[in-house]
Amino acid sequence: MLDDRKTTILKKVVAEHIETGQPVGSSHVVRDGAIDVSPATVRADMATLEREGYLTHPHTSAGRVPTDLGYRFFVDHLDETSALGRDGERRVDQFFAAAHGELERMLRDTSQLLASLTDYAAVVVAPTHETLTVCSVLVTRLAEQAGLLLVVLSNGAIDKYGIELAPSVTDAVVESANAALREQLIGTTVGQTPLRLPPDAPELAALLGVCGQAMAGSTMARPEPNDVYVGGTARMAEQFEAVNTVREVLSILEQSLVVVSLLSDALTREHSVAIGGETGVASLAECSIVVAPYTVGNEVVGAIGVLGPTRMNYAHALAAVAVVSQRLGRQLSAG
Amino acid sequence: MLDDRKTTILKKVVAEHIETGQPVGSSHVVRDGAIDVSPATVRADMATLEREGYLTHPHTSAGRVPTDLGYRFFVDHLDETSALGRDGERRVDQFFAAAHGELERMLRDTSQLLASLTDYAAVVVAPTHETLTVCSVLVTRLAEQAGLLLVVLSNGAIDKYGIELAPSVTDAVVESANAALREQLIGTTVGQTPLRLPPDAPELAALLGVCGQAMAGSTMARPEPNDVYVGGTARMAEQFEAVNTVREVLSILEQSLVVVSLLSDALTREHSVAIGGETGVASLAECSIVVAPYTVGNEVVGAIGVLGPTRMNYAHALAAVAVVSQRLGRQLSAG
DNA sequence: CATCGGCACTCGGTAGACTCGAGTGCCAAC
DNA sequence: GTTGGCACTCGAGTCTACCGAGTGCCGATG
Repeated sequence: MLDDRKTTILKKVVAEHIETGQPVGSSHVVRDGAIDVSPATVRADMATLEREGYLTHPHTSAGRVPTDLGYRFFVDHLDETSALGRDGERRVDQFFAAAHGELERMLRDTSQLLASLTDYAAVVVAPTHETLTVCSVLVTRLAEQAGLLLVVLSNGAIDKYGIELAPSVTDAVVESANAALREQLIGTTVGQTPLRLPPDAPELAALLGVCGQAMAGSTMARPEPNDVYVGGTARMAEQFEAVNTVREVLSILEQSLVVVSLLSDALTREHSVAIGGETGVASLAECSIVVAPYTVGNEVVGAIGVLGPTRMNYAHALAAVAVVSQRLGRQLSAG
Repeated sequence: MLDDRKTTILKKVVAEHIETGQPVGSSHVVRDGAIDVSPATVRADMATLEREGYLTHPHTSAGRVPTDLGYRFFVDHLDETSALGRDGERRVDQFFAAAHGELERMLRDTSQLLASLTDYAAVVVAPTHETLTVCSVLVTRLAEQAGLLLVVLSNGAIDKYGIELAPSVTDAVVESANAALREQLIGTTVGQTPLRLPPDAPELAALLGVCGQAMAGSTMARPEPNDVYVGGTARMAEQFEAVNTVREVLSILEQSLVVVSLLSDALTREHSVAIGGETGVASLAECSIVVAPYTVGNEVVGAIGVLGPTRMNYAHALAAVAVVSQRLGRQLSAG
């Protein structure tokens, strides 16, 4: 529906506005000679583009600024492929080469890496457990009536569940529960196997029941707030002139649940980019989100993303997110 | 050295500047009749206070603004005791009444509570382990040559250490290591007991050695970055007009190690308040930190704190930090 | 001798007037 | 369809003047 020249003009306006942050006028579009028409013609086209909803006017006699729809068009028609650059590639390589065992730490550092690659805030959602197998299980007594159930997964993650111990539960019962859990769960995929309860030992059966409930209940409540790692929030401070915007964005980033749902919403879109209003959160009207899932063995287990202003460098962010998510997946598969 | 009236004037200047953020003039000080002298006299006194280093001048013909020393005097001579208020007390009560088992979650929520009580950023440093006993130990294999060592502590916290498994380590060896660790460590205070290595089983001894090293090494490296919980960072956005200040402060808050050392530095001071330059971090020249330790059984195990602008409400922050730290300690003792 | 009223002076902030420049939209001409 | 020309708009910057909240100093006073 947009002819060739209008497309070029629109792209140019968006690109330049991303670069400068200023409204773009007709003469700027024409300046570098890529389009061989006069400013007047460009003006006419820009008026059309505005009527179609791709551009706006802050006020008469200012240049044009892209709308969410304009950015959307721009992103859907990006031609530059991978723009991460020599230096960025190397940093990602080094990072994952040096990455050591501990999962939480690695995910946290990954969010920092992504933030420093893109200069925006970065989010890493920890891998879900569906495809992981149980390496080890442990029930232990903390206090008179309080216990802790630990499930160690094959990627080194640990699920922990606080449980209540009935007064009748002796240490011997805890010990047999451990044996039973080990026998029944180790090697299985998490959350798949319902626990068999021994008919002849009521205390043991009760304890196992509590454990089973704890695990099931918590799987419902996923994702846990501590499964999200946000890095580079400080960078948001410079991206917006209005203090209030900064405050609102930061406060969104503090709410893990919102962040997770943002990412998973965005994952369902083509191109994995949510622009301004597309995020579905009013406070993020001036922000865009770029996400990518990461996989272990062809299975999507988590997502990483970048949160920046709508006028962000999409090509670069997409490249960074793509590279990091791919490497992260590989790393997790290898571990 | 400061006579009575100068003291009153200084306090009044600081209090008013905290409230309004504006430089305070001589007539403001006199306005409410608490000091029965003329503005001219106040001016003379303020000039003295300036010579002594308690106040400054943004420029001639502006009112006075407190220096770090002025704030210091103000804080050291606070007369209002506890200013948390009915409502705040109730919220703290409710919070700790509703607090449930899981440690990490509770600490994270505590930082949010403190932030919302004070309207500044809040920091909670997780309890150290010195006084805790080991409830359970577990070594498990994750992959061919990777394992995980878990130590469950009496407060529900979990220490985890990634370890390397030599190719010679069979599952049977892992099993005996588990038995040995359980036997030797359960019930002991963490980090106190050196592991006895069996002379007759070289593989087992080697594995136990690796475990011992992991635990010792990590105790050195304490505090771990994930032992710090920062809440309410969004609130910092409004506290400073200069974007750059906001950026710098946020970036400090992202560096867990710096945050921890800030808190422990501040803990050594009287009154547990570090003002501006006293923090020792250049980027925090316009910030103050209010901290309080929390204890379990008369032993200091951690600290909580609040980070705000130098012109923060010290009375309120001190009260909030005191109340929350006390309740947190009690909660941890009870669990 | 501390306190006070008076006075000259300083300086930031606000408001108004003016200009400049980068834009636009429209129109008539090619 | 494209273009150059033209009138118009509006934000941003500059300059000016002025106001008001301050200060510092000085001489007077109890």
